[in-house]
Amino acid sequence: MAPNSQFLEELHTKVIHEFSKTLEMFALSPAEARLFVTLYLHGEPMTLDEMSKALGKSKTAMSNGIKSLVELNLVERVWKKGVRKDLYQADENLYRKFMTSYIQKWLDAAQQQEHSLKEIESTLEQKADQLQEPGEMEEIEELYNRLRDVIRFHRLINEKFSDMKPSAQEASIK
Amino acid sequence: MAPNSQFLEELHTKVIHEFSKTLEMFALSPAEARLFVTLYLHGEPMTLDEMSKALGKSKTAMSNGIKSLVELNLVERVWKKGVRKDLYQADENLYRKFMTSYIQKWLDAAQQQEHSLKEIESTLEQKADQLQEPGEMEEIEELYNRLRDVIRFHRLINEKFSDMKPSAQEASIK
DNA sequence: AATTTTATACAGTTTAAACTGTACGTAAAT
DNA sequence: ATTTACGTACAGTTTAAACTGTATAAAATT
Repeated sequence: MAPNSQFLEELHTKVIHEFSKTLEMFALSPAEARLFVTLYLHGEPMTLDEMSKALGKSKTAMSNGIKSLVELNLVERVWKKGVRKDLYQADENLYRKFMTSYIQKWLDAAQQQEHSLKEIESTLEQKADQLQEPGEMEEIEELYNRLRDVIRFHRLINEKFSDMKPSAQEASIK
Repeated sequence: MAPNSQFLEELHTKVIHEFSKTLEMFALSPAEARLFVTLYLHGEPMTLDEMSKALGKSKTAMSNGIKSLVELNLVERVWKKGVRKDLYQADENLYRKFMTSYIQKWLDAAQQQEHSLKEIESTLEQKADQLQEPGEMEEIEELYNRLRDVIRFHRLINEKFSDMKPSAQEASIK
């Protein structure tokens, strides 16, 4: 090993450590984050065995991790002439990839939950239309009001994250 | 129990279930999220024992959960004349509270990590200035370029989330 | 066709988080 | 001053996630 390799490797490890923290905030698990950063820093496509060696984890763990990252569309499987093993490469465009998929995740979730809550709301409305015990009505009213605020909360989240889409921004700039 | 209480309680549970999913996306644990929603739906301040009963979890679990929520500034301890037990109340202003603290969390983290990465960068620059083995230089260059991209990524995140601050928005509207 | 190499499914293990019940210190009530 | 009630620290338990090693199926090489 070259005299400065150890020094360089330490820096490498530090970068992986720090950058991973940020990627974990995009809802990646620590293991997924480290795997992505390893791949990203390496630049060239890597095989499962190389990743396994680089991170000191089992090949199975790499296989699982890569599967997740590919599903998240953050890593791509590439083909190289004469290479038998599967090769994977991290997407170069960090910002666009992470922001886009993250915002989409928020929008999907918020819309789904807003829908579920609206269903509950209409159930509640039906119930309120029927004749109710005197005491019951207040409770229904109470929950109904809260529900409306919660639904409003989801709508606001939706608007906010819609505005954040990089596509929307760049479309207006270009 | 009144004839329709069961029905109402079921709806209650459903709302807790759905709304909690959204709050989990704000980096609350499932338990913290359910606790907050319970408190929020109840409206009135609650004691640890009431929460414990409402969620069917131990009082200790409530104590821990509340501690987190208070630290996150999502729940407030209130005082009521003649009541001996501690009372806690969920903040009414869902959107502002959650968005503000969430964005702040992002900004703090991104800035912290950007700082760490810049330190690594300058270490690397110093190293590059020293005479290097012929092969080493490329590797250093390689890592250096990646590092710059990663730092740029953090800067972009920072800008994006700064723009999202509700305070910035509303200040310009009002 | 037989052999070797590869990725992954699966079962078992390790590790970390959430939760419980008891015990204790503090504060209110008697 | 004594008793009762309250919140939480702590230790132990349960539960879920991450990880490993082996086994298997598929694909490439010979």
